[in-house]
Formats: sequence, structure tokens, C-alpha cells
Amino acid sequence: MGKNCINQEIVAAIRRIPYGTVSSYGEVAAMAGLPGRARLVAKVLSGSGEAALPWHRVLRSSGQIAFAPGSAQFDEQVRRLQSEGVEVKRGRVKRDRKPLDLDALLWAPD
DNA sequence: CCCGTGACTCTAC
DNA sequence: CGTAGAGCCACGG
Repeated sequence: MGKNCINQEIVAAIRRIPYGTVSSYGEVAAMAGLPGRARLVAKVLSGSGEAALPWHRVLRSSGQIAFAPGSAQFDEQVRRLQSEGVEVKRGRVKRDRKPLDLDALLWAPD
């Protein structure tokens, strides 16, 4: 039953996302000990059907909502996020990304 | 076994 | 910003 077990890990990770904050599919996967399995997280989420699960706190790595703008699910997610005080603009949540410049790092004179 | 299909992500241009 | 390509994994035809 490894598959079901993995499922639980993912669900557990999603439950750990604090109120009023957001995470990404990739992050959730990593939290569940499954680095690189973002698509699996999406799969699990699409079939969980658990009302209590804070699925709305999971976004793309870009901060963009994964659903198509205007769709019922999109609207629902925006509503839930806003109700938690999360600011959503054009289907996207502001979140800071690592502005790491690997190129400059590698080419650094020393 | 190959192929298409996703609530995905990263790098390049 | 936007598009493309490649990588990723699980499932069903």
C-alpha cells in the first residue's frame, strides 16, 4: 500500500500550510518527501474530495492560480484566499522568489 | 510498449 | 510579460 501511504503524506503536508499563507505543488511534494513530484500532488488534489483540506493554499511555483481564470474553481480559490486575507491580483499571489544569479556566481572573478 | 493527458517546474530566448 | 522544450510521474487507450 505504498501508494496510499504517499497519498497521506501529501495530504498531511497540505494540512500543514498555515492559515493565510500559500505554498506550491512542488513545495508540498518536497514537504511530503517527494521532491520533483509536483504533478503527483496535483493528481492527489484533483481526486481528494476532502472539504476540510486547504487546497486553495496551493498555487503554481509562480504564485499563479492553477485553474483557468473565470472557471468556477478559480473563483472559489480566489474567494477562499481572500477570506484568509491573502491578496490576489490577476489570479496571482505575490510571493518573493530567490533572485539567485548563478551565472554571475559561476563567472565571479573570485 | 508507445502515446496522450494533466490543479507542475525550470531554463532559454 | 510570452512561447518552447524538456523533465517529471501516474493512468488509461
